[in-house]
Amino acid sequence: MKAIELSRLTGTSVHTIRYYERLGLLKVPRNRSNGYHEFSGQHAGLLAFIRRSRGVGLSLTEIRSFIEAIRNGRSRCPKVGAIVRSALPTVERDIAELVVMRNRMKAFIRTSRRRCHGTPTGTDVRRLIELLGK
Amino acid sequence: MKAIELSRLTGTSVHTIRYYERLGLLKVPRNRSNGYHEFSGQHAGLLAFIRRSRGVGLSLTEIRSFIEAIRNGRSRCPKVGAIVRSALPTVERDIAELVVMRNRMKAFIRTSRRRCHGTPTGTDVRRLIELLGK
DNA sequence: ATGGACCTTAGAGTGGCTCCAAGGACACCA
DNA sequence: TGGTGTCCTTGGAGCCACTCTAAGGTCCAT
Repeated sequence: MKAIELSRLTGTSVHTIRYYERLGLLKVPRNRSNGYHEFSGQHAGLLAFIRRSRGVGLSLTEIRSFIEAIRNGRSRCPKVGAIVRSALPTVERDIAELVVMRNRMKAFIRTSRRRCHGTPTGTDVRRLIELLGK
Repeated sequence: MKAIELSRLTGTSVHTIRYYERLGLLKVPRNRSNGYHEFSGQHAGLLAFIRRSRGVGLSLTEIRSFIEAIRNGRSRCPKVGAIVRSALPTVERDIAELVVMRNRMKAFIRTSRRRCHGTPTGTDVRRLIELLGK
């Protein structure tokens, strides 16, 4: 599989894939004749892992420490557990905050539609700031 | 109110507050004699608005366009509505993804505790990658 | 009047992408 | 065989949103 195929498969840009490779997160064999990368299903899995870990706020450095651990056959239990455990409250908070915000955004959209079609001089921005600014 | 008080009140670092001021998001009067900023409750509200808007993925440029609109007495209804509406699907997707991840992280923590206290040679990282890597 | 916590500025550094230029590879069509 | 177009490579620059540092000034309690 080449870069663009992996990109399409995982929804990650080729740029980002190459960036991860530069950082040593992805180690990819090359085609001898043309130097092209040859990605495998394993790489797709690892990339998905990276993206999901990023999604819950882990840093690339933390993620790399995981990946290096398995590459070295070590599976340093305490560190991994600690990192995941420490990331969890942030995720919980993010979810709660996002749910509140989603509801407010929906409410804003509902009422703004009404106003826009009714009185053209709505005070939308002010309402938005009021709604989101606590 | 001075910077550090606003910082504590809103949970935003003094650095970030100053950064927003540099960008023109916050306009703050100064004490004539010593040049110190004098933040008000209004600023706290605006700062909360900025942080929440950032939290749902709006860019500082978009946020600034809102703030400038109200400063100019304009409340450009279509632009505001469009931005909020376009941000909503992302928020929905983020929530869904985070909920899935939270459950997986919890599952990982539960089983990793068991293993660590039982067999000391657990393959934690590998399990984590398997769990998160789809 | 001294220490420490605060303030100011300009500017540099960081993380995580994101993009660009310049050149090479390959597949297909004529 | 050449042309067109999409892909590949590298190194490096650019961008966003912070985040921090340096060097100096202010305020206030002991």
